[in-house]
Amino acid sequence: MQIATWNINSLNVRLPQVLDWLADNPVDVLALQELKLTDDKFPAEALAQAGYRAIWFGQKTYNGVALLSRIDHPAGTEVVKNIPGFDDEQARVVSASYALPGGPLRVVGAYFPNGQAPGSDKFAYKMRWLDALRGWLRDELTRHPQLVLLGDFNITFDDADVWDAEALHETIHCTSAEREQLQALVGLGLHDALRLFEPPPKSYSWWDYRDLAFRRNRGLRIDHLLITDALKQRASACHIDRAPRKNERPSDHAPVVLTLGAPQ
DNA sequence: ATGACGGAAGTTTTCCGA
Repeated sequence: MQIATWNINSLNVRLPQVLDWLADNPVDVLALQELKLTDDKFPAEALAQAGYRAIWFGQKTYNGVALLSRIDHPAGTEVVKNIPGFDDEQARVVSASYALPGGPLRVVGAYFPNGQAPGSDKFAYKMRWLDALRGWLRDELTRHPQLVLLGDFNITFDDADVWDAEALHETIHCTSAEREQLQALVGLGLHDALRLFEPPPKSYSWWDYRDLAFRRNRGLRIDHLLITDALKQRASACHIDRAPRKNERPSDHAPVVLTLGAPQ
């Protein structure tokens, strides 16, 4: 059983890469971020032919999220779009429950706000959004013992997630305020799946398109899977797949993949 | 200090991302 997340920076552009990647990596559930398309343009047909169902929540130009699941599993249920009680024009969260081998799995796929710069209006929105997400998740966690929150968090856990921590000290994705928010999510009873498996140093999930950043491994780890205790018990591996970043016209993000075994 | 790269909108230039 594998669950993955990937910010694909335009599904219009990246659909062939998503299909190629799924052919090589037939994960059970894949959360996508930055669709950058309206719902009527979502390529449900092409994904179905590749063996995947989808639940999508898009908008024009920006944002947009989806959950893909293999067609041999029952479709997702209890679908929720965005954060209940938090009025938001931006399509950033899609959640669903999947009846999978190993028991019911609640999947919350999210594209966290970028935040632009500390002190900006967008930063304030990011903080409000994070407050709302945490409040809602606290409630979700009481109902769903097997829950994964995954996506593009746009936050580094600490300096180990940053290629040049000195230069990027207290800049966006690296501020104390953002990291405290991320720790507050962990404090709800979640675990950073990648760090359960002692990833190699300089494990990043995003690299700037500029300055040959990928080739130089100048990146950030901002794409995460946070899992509950029950899922931690089942987790057997987690890795960042850098291969798609080597494609022609790649996304700036790499997929992160979690492997789960059967419950004890 | 700035822009660098890439996508979208859409029309020549701007906004946004991270």
